[in-house]
Amino acid sequence: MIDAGQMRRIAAWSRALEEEAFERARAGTRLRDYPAGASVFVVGEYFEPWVGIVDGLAKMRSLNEEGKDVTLAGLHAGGWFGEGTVLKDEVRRYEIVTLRATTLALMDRRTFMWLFENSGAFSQFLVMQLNERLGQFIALLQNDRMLDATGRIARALAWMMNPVLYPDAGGKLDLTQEEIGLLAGVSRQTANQALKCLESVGMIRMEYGGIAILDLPGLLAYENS
DNA sequence: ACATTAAATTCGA
DNA sequence: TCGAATTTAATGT
Repeated sequence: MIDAGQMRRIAAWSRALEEEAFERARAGTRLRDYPAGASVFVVGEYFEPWVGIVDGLAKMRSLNEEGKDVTLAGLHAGGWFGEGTVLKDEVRRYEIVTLRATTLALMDRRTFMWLFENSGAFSQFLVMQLNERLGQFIALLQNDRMLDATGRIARALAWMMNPVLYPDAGGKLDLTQEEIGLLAGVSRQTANQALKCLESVGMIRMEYGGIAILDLPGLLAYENS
């Protein structure tokens, strides 16, 4: 069972909830561990709960018309996702794969729906979050065809720093270059070169086991060099 | 793929 | 518990 302090730590949105809503949210959420490379759910599967990342790293991906992999978003600690599918009580249209050992928080659909219907603070949060992700997906559709490796990495990093989706992220992302490669669909070597390129224009700083983000708007707007 | 460097862990006092 | 020695992980080319 998750205690109140832990709940507030893993779910930034829970801090704004009314007393009863917070209690329900806490009681209806449980933790589950996944090893690296695990599939949390696949396309077409009915996976009931709403999910948050407590710790670790995962990616959301789907297949395009030709059956090729498209990474829709990188997901790290503090992020919650899948609300669209849970709201509509549908089957998943994308899949989630862990990139390293990861702990997820799973909230029952019953609890989620209760919060949606009874908590003003929660519905307000949902609107913000849905809108923010919609904006990301539109950006993805608009430029996916022409971004090179550096551009895709810039975008992956910028998205994982989104202040609405990840309110607790500082100015740093704890990702190895290998993990960044997995997120952007490039080799570690290519990721290394791309990061150097972004560092040379002052948008990031490379650190051991992580990346400091120096210019978020710049990363978002990054086009091919 | 290999060499280098940073960090984590173990070990001996 | 401290610091040196060893092992493991990440990075650079």
